Amino acid sequence: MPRPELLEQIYTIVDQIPAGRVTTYGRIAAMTEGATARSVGSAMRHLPEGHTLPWHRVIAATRKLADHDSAQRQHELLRAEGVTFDVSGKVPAHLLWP
DNA sequence: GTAATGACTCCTT
DNA sequence: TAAGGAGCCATTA
Repeated sequence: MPRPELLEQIYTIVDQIPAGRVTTYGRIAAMTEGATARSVGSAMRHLPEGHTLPWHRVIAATRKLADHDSAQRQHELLRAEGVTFDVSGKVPAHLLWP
């Protein structure tokens, strides 16, 4: 579990991802001070109950979904928002949030 | 203080 | 383009 300051920064950034767009763990980590991609992943795993964060818009740098328990649900949520996936299961580059 | 772990990333084949 | 392996960094035991 990342430090509280990092969690706060990570949550703030994730909350700013527009619907229908996605970003990567590394991008988020780069926007914080001290966090790494793995730290961001850890933060997503420990999301507080009742949160309203669009955690499903966070994917791996390969533009595929990271391998975790909720990946299937994440895929459904993204498709519901209009995010498309190519034949190899990757999100189109133009959907990446800067 | 040391070692292990993880919703990752980058650099080679 | 894809697959494999080393590297990273914060957290935990």
